[in-house]
Amino acid sequence: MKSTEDLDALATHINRFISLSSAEKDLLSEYIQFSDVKNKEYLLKAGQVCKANYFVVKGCFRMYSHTDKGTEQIIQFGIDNWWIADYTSFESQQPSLFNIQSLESGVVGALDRQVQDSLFARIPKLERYFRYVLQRAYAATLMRVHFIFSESGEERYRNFNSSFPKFVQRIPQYMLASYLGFTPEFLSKIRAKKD
Amino acid sequence: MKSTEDLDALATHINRFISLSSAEKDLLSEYIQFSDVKNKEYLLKAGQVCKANYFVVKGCFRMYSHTDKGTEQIIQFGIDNWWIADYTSFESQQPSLFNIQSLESGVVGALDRQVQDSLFARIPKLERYFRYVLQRAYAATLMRVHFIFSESGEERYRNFNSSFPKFVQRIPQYMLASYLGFTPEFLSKIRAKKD
DNA sequence: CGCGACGTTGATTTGCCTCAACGATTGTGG
DNA sequence: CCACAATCGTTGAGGCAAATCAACGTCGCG
Repeated sequence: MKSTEDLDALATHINRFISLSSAEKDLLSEYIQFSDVKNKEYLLKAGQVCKANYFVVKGCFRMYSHTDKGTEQIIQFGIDNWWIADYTSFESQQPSLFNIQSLESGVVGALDRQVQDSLFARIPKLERYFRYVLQRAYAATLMRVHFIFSESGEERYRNFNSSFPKFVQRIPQYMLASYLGFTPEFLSKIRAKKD
Repeated sequence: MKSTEDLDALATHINRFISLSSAEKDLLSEYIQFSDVKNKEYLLKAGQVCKANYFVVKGCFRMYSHTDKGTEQIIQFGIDNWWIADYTSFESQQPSLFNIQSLESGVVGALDRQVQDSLFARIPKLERYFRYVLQRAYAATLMRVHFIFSESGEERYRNFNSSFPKFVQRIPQYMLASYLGFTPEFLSKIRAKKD
């Protein structure tokens, strides 16, 4: 049965931080809905409420917003073993400013806001797991701010490229340019220099 | 006794997210060390391990790094009712890349990494409190990335200024410029236009 | 008082954007 | 299986936002 594999992937990730018994793993499965996601499908659209926190079992997602001038700005990517959500909207259940879109066919596990609290009531140590997950995401985003301000566009591209060479091949260049904070034309010119 | 007030400030903040009994509050006080902090004092210096997570009872702090060119880059401010730490170093107990420095005389409560786990063992619902705190910090930092990329330097300054007018008066201009990602000269020129 | 930290102002330079035109590739319907 | 349109990447010319560099004014403080 397929969803067993998906649950295993999540349980494996959780076990990197806390230890989950197999009884707890069974319990967990009652609260997480796994589903296939097609390429270009949306988990969240701007204006909607972010109803769930999504664990990416397999696939690649982008969270993006629209600037005043109407262009798309990628705020965050989410790939295998990442959680992705607009936590502002998720927590307050107010409309989101962001879109979350699939860039490949994949699989996600959805933890619905509605049932999150009762899941935590049943398995309290998951609070610790999510604390770790959020702590790491927060720290990583602060590091990103550091690099945005301390490096030139070209340096950011080269460093990102050598840090995540396989990921770079998964996404179109114009999305990488958006994530790194410059235009696709500029990225093209960097690559033309030397690669 | 002074430290009672400090503990009250922390307990009040915690009670905005979860409810803490007075017995738990007493217990908490055994794990948090409050202390006065002088202007320009460091809670963390680059190269050191971040030994504690700090709750700012009163005061203003900056977390900053050094760019390759040796200039200081402010990554984050922390004021009253914020937690501040380099969570990467705090969690791994490896040397930090960041400095955390006081910008006013103030008071912080330190939750030492050494005792954090036993505190959570005694008061498990604090895991939830910190999950909320980190979730909000993470969401706020992603919003910051959105603004960095979607607005010009001048727009960022004007929006920040009208969102946090009192905070702007607390810090020197060159630090605000660093936080917003441009030079002090540029900030000076914006202000000269119209204010 | 004199020094150092902070802010201002102007001249010049530059990193990156904008706009426009043009390949290359992919997918889709006839 | 081809025609055609999208979509994506490339290239070049010109322009602008913000950096750099340097000089100077001002204030607070030892």
